[in-house]
Amino acid sequence: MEKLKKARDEFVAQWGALGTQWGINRTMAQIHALLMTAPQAMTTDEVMEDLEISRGNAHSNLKELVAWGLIKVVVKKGERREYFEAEKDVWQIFTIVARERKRREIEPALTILTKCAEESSAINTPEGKAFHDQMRALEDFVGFASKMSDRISSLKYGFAVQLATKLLG
Amino acid sequence: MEKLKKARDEFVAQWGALGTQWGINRTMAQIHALLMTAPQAMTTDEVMEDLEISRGNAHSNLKELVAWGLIKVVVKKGERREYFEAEKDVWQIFTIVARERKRREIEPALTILTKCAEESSAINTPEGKAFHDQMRALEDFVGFASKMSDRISSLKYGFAVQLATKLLG
DNA sequence: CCGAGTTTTCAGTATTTATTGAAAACCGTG
DNA sequence: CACGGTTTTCAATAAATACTGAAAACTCGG
Repeated sequence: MEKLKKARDEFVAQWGALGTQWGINRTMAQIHALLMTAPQAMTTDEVMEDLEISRGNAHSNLKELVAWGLIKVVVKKGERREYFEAEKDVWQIFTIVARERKRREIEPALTILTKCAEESSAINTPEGKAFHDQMRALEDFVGFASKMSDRISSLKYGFAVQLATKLLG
Repeated sequence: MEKLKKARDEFVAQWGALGTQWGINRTMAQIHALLMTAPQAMTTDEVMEDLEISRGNAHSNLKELVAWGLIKVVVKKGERREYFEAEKDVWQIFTIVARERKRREIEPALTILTKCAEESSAINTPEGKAFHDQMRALEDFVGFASKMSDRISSLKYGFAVQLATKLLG
């Protein structure tokens, strides 16, 4: 049925557009969308053809997705080329993205804040104290967020929903 | 004391670098860092001078930060020019960023997913059903995340910490 | 309604990031 | 170890994004 192809193309295109908002590149988001909705694992050539992109582009974004852990390489018996297959479980996807964002966004921030708090601890002017306090407040909060992120990610989906329901109720 | 200026410059520079990781532009992150650690509200000219950037750049990023709600315009009696002042409370900053990200990232995703789920609901092939199910699973999860984001943002900081402590303990 | 002070706009430019395409490296098999 | 199939690299190019600087628009006291 052609309707499916159209719906899927729409999803891929829109998800790609969304990706740019998210700060990840369009192609990577498109490939992810494509593979998340693929009935079987796909080869690089199939991805290239489907999205009408170059080999280099397909290659680097597939590898990037593998690095994130959002897709996996699968090898088929008697076949030389690699197939790629996406993680489809939404909770898994969420925890992968959460972990990666923590690594890229939260941890570097914490490093900076700790350093700035440390370096300003001995400044004795009122303004120095205010700066130090602000750094400390930010450091505490970001550290807290970091721990929370870990804890939530390590929950089983069912338990997370239960917990959330309590909060939402 | 010069030590403070150095520490603050470092913070501004590093926070700016971090901003690019976050998908917001360097200047906007720098201005935010500068104002978060400013003893008093600052004018456009002070920001320009401090960061060595053009008026246009300072202007547009200040306005963007105002649009986010991360800084406010303050007018002083008998003064014509505008001063800018950052929200300094970390929980406030967090809720503002969470709200904005929800608006920019979660809501558009939900719109797309709802549309794709709807459009694929009547496809009767096994593959069509699989696609539809995947869209529904994503839609449910993103909708759930959206609600959670609202609830958490609406909590008072103390209560959020309490709740989190239960989770962490 | 004039003019000094201030904010806003925006065309041109610079910088950063993404993509192509072809060559090089790799790899298992005969 | 040569060959066809495949993956990987990367210099060149294109596209997207950010920044400048100067002109235009706005604002308010006189």
